[in-house]
Amino acid sequence: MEYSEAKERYIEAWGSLGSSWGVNRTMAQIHALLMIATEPLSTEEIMEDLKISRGNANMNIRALLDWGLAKKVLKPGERKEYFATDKDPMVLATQVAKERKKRELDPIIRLLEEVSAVQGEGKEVKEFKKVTADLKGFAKQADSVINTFIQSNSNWFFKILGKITR
Amino acid sequence: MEYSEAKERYIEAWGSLGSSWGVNRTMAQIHALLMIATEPLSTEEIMEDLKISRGNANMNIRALLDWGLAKKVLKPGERKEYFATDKDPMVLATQVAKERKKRELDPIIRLLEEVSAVQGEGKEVKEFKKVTADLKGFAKQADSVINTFIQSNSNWFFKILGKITR
DNA sequence: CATAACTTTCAAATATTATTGAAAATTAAA
DNA sequence: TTTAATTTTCAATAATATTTGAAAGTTATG
Repeated sequence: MEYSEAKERYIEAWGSLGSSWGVNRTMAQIHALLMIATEPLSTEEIMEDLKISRGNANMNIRALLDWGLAKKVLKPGERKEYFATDKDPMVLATQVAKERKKRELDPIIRLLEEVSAVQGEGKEVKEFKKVTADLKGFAKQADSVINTFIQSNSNWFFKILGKITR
Repeated sequence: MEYSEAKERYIEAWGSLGSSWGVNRTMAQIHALLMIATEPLSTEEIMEDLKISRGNANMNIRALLDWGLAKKVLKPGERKEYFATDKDPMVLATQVAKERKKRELDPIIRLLEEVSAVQGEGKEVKEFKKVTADLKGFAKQADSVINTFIQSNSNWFFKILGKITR
């Protein structure tokens, strides 16, 4: 396969994968581009490569910075901003886990805390309490696992992989 | 909190959570409803409770069946179809993991297999090969973990939780 | 300060995705 | 077979999300 074709397919796939991971298509594509870049890229270069507008590029670069998935790189003597990403997949996974936990798991646990304390004695209410309490318990276990994952170094994953498959 | 308020908030939250987990809002809301139902529900009951059209209800019930997140229940002597879901959060998690693996992880691994075999010797090509190979390796490890998770019984989660937090 | 380089904003335009509802299809019972 | 209950389909519509691009904002430099 030609490099240009491979690159195109990889960026497109990463983009659609991104959508199902809570980051929008363009954001994921910019990330994909930074992953394979041999040096930091400027907004202009990103615009050109992905054929997107300045506004779009700017917005999504900000979002990547916000998610901790890209960082600003300043070249000495240059005014323009360049961007780069950490290329270790584990760092990526950790960062995504951290952000999604904050944006999704934490709020749902808080909500389940609230609604599982509902008043009443009827059959429906009892079932509701049981189900939401079970979900809350599960969500908290998931939270523990994710916290452990986030806090530990990049060998963690492979260490437990060893343990559980032994 | 009143039951009606708690129920509303829970269904709304589950719906928006769903979006970020690859299932659409209505699909997640129907699932939420089935989770707290004390008996199987008909399409009519779902339409009424969530105030959605027949077409919408039907489509999303099919999608839930397709994801393995709901099952048909036939009441003897009745023609109408009823639907129910497994209420164990672990069963839910397993099912979602299984489907998302099939829909997302498996395809991306296949793509990475292909594109990491790109031809060429330049700096860009070398970097591309390295990055995509790393991603592929990571994706395969993730695949192992998920497979173990899917195959094992519901105690698995707590067992490894014990191991890794020890 | 004035200018130019660069970044950010945001209202309007587009594109994408979800929803409706009525008609068509299916199926069970009469 | 006919009828009626039920489910499915799908084109039209509505809702949501993304993208554009030009104007406004910012900041370094002469």
